[in-house]
Amino acid sequence: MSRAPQYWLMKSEPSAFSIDDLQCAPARTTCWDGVRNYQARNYMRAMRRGDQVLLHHSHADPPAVVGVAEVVREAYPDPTAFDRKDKHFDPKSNPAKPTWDMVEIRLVRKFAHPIPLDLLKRAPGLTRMELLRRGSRLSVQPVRPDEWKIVLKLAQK
DNA sequence: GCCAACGTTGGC
DNA sequence: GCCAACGTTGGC
Repeated sequence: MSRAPQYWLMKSEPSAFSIDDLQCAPARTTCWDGVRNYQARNYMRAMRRGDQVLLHHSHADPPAVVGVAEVVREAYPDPTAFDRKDKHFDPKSNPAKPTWDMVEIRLVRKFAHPIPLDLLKRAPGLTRMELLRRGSRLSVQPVRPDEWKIVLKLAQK
């Protein structure tokens, strides 16, 4: 018996990787490499197949939640940590005992209308949302079920 | 482009 | 173990 799906949010800068890139990817699937923050990594390790993920565009105009993806592969070592040429190369990470993991996600749907950050800020019930916390920079974060429901409802308008 | 908030690093 | 310096994130 598998547990109920959990909810998450992942950020990307669309100039680096956008929801359109995901839509064009083979099987609309991508590995989420390059995360180099311990808390974000730990959240990825807690993800299970079937968990649902909000996709957020940061450094965008406007910053917005743009769609939904689904976890299709659970955490495994991120090879870019060992690639000297990679922007996220980590010389301290040991391939025999990898520090950094990634997951694979598949696009579920792209919202017809992205939900801009300022709309989220004004929505009742989202004040505790990690994304909206002042100074929050976590690129992978949990979303509460009630928050998930509210956000998806906003996407329908 | 600015800058506040945050995480990490390293000297002590 | 403290904390200043530094690099990064991300809204504005």
